[in-house]
Amino acid sequence: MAEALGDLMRTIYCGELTTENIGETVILNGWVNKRRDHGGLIFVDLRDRTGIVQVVFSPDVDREAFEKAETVRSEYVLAVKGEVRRRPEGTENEQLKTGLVEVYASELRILNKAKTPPFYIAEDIDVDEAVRLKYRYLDLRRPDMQRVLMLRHRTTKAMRDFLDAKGFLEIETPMLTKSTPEGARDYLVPSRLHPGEFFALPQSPQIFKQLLMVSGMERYFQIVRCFRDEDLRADRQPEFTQLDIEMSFVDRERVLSLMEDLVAYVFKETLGKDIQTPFTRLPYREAMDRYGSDKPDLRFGLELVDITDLAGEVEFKVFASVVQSGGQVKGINARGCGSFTRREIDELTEFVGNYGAKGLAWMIVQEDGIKSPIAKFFSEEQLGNIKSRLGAAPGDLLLFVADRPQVVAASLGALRVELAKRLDLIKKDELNFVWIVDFPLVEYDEEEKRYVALHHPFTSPVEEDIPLMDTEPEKVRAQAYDLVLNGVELGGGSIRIHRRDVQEKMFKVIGLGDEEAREKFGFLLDAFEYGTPPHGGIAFGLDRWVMIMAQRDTIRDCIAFPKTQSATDLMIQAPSPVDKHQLKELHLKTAVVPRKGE
RNA sequence: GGAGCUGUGGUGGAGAUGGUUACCAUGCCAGCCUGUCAAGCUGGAGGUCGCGGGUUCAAGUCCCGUCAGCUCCGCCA
Repeated sequence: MAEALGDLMRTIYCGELTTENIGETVILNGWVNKRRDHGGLIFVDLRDRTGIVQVVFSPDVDREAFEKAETVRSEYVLAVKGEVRRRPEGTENEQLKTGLVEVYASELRILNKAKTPPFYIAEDIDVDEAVRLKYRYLDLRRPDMQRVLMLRHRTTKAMRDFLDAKGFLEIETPMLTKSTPEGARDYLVPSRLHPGEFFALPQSPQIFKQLLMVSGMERYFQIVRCFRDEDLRADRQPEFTQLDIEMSFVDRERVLSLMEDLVAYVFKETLGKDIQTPFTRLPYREAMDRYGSDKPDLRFGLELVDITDLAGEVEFKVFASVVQSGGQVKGINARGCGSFTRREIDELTEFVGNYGAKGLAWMIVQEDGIKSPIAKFFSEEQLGNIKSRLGAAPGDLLLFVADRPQVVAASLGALRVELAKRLDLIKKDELNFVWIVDFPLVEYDEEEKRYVALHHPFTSPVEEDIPLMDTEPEKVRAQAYDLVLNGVELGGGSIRIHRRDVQEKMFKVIGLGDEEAREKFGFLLDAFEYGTPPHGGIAFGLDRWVMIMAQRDTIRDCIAFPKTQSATDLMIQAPSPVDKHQLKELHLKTAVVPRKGE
C-alpha cells in the first residue's frame, strides 16, 4: 500500500544532519538501509545520496508511525517527519557522519515497498560483477558507486569551467557519420533511405574538429561519446567518453602547457590535489628503451638495461644467436629478489611467455658469485660486466629476455610492472604525469605490407623531417604527444597537417591512393584549400581519467551503464535480435541462423 | 582467434581419494525483546551443484563439449 508523498517533501538530506539541527523538525526522504526492530523500539537507518541517518520509531512519540515501521523492510522508500535530537549519552555512533544525532519520527509514509535486493546495498560488497551489472540500478544505489559518479560530474564540470574561461566553445559534432579507413572497426548504422548504405558512429570527432578550425572557431572542445568495435579490456569499452579539444594558431608547447594547466585545475577542483607542472617530457624512443612501453609507469624504477653488446660475445647460444639475427638482449635488476624460489621464477617465465618471450634467463647475485643455470656460458669478466651494467649487488635477481625488439619491450615492459606489483613498489597516492613526445609518424605493418600512421593520418610531421617522407618514412618524427599517468594513457593528440600538399604526401606514405583519398577524405582536402590555420589538439579518455582519480581498477566502475567484456549489456540484454520488419525497412538480411528460442 | 581464472540455496564461501537426508556464514520469514547501529536470542523456509553429453552400480566430485563473467595476448590510428 504505497502512500502519496503529499506534503512530506524533504527539508534536508539525511547526510546533512548535524548537531546544528537539534531541536528542528525535519522531513527526510530516502531508502531504508537497515531496520533494527527491538520490539518496543525500532531503528531505521535512512539513506539518500548524501548519507545515512538513524530514525527512531517509538510508540511514546507516535504509535501510528511506530506500527507502520514494523512493516518496513530494506530498501522501502520512506518519507519521515520528526524531531532531530542529540543521541542519549553512550549511544553515539562514531562510524556514522550523522552519528551524534537521530530523528524521532512523528510521521511516516511508506512511499513504496521493495523486494529484497539480490545483494546488500552497501560499500565494499563482495558480489559477482555479473550480478551487479544485471541489477545495475541497485548497484548504483551503493554509496561508493554514487561517489564515483559524483566525482565524474565534478570532473566534467571543472573541465567545462576551465575551458570556458580560456575561450573554448563547446560544439557538438555528428554521431551519424562516415566510415573511414585506418583505425578501429566501426560501428555501422544502416540507412533506411539509402539502401545498402551505412553511417558509422564516430571513433572520435577528429575530422569535424579540424573542420571547425577551418571554420575559424579557433578554440573548440566537446565531451563526447566515441565508439570503437574492438575487443574490451578493464580500461576499454566499446563506447567511451572523450574530452576532445582543438585549437588554432598554436604549436606543440602551447598545447602541452595549456593542457597541464587544465589537468592541474581539474585535480585541484575535484580532489584538492596540487599537481606540479610542467610534466616530464619523455621521447618515445627513450620510453621504449628504458621502460619497454609507450605508456610507462614512472612511479618506480626497475628500468630495462640493454646488454645486447655484451650478450653478443658470450657462449650462451640463445643470447648469441638472437644478437646475430638483429635481436636484443635486455635485463631488469629485481633488487633483493635473490630469494625468489625456482617456482616463483617459473611463474615469471610463464608470465613473459604471454608476451611472446620464449624464455626468461635469470641470475641470482650472491656474495661469492652468480647462481644461474646459464652462468657456465659466461666468463668471469663477462659476468662482471653484466653485473656492473645492471648495478647488481648480492641478493639481487637479474632477469633477461633475448628476442626481437618488440618482444623484448613488450615482455620486459610488462614484467617490470608485474615485479613492481609483487614487490609493492607502487605508491598508491602518487600521481606521476609524463608526456611521451617525438613519436614516429608511421610504422611498417608486416601484415598489411605498408606503412600505417602511428597516431592518425592527420598528424603533422616535424617540419624538418618532411623531406624524409619520400625516402625513409619510418624516420620521420611526428608532432604528436600522449599524456600518461601512472602507466595509463590518459590522452593523446598532435599538431595537425594543415597544408594540402603535406596531407597528400601523408596519404601517399600510408598507401592511400589518390582516388581512395579523394573518396574518403575529399571534403577535408577541399577544405584545406580554403585558408586553414595551423592547428592542433588533444583528446583525453574521460573514463580512464576518472578511474585513476577514483582509484578503481576498471572503467566499468566509472560508467553508469557499462558493457561486459563480450560487449553486452546484462541489464537491458543488448544486443538483441530485431523484428523482421525492421530489417526489411533497412534493406538488411542477416546471414546468421537464429538460435533456438529466438 | 588464443591463454588463464571462476561458475554449489538470494549473496559469499566449504565440500581429500566419486558413495547414504549437500555444509557454513549472511540474507529472507515468524516469534520474543524500549537503545541498537552489519543488534541479540529462538524457530523456520530456501539449492540437485551454469548447461548438455559421457564414464560408472553410483558424479557437485572424473572425461568431453558448451555458455556466461573476469584478467590478459592479438586487436584497439
